[in-house]
Amino acid sequence: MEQIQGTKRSKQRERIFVTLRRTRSHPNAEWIYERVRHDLPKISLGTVYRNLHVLKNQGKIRELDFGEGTRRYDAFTHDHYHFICEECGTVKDLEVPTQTDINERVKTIVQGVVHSHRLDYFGVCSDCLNKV
Amino acid sequence: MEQIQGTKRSKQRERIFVTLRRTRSHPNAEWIYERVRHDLPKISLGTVYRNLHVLKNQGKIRELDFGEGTRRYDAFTHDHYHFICEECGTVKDLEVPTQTDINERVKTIVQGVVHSHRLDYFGVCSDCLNKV
DNA sequence: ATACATGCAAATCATTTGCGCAGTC
DNA sequence: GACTGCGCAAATGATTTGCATGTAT
Repeated sequence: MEQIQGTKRSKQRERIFVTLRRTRSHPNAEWIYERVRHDLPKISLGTVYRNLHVLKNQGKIRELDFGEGTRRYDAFTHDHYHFICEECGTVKDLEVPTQTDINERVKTIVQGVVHSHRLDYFGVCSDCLNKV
Repeated sequence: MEQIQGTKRSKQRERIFVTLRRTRSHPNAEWIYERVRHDLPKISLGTVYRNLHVLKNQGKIRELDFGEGTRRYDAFTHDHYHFICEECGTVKDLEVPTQTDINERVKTIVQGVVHSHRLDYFGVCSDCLNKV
């Protein structure tokens, strides 16, 4: 049961990961911090950030940045796209089949290797539409 | 010759816009600041940031965020996608025909309005491939 | 004249980091 | 025991903002 790259287990990291798994809200570090604090009152925000990096490097979570000034995190299980509401900032997962062939399409233009792509949709969600 | 929304002309803003127009490098505020400083030595970084916001709100430039911790700017003339090299961070414009119909595809899922989408490709550029 | 823009410096805010101690293997 | 992770607090770095003054209309 060797572990990846000298990484040791820790309660903090596990709670952070589980917390992220259990939400669909793509939260930021602060939100996760407040959440995990219920179980581990002494945890620090720095630890949250450090572990988010570790989890990201392990490929267990994804870091999202929509240019709001704060980064969001996502415990994804499979590739998917996002829809961002321009009114309320909510991020929704889109269960659209992702097209891997879309990478091939630009390979010739780029003249390099294309690993992945990211597709974000912007608009106004149904909740915000109904508010008006 | 009324101007949009009580915005007055300024040398600083014009230089910033022209500078951005003349590069394909998707620079950040700091880079623009250093560049514009050649012509306007007394300009301040704060002014650069303020004007980038103005230009963005006027729809003349676009703000990009690839989660590097700094925002990049792009004086786009038409919609296009981006390729980001994971090695050197270079951003390249992709002259691929953008698919507007791609918005329609998710409209039913989102149950809201879809204004636009953004498609970023990640990989390794030809320069970095050759370096190895 | 009046509103908008600037330069400067200080403030803010998210994120990172150094350090001495604690937990895991 | 050696190494990794933690909490705390201080540091960093990008971006924002208050203010007195300058500029465009």
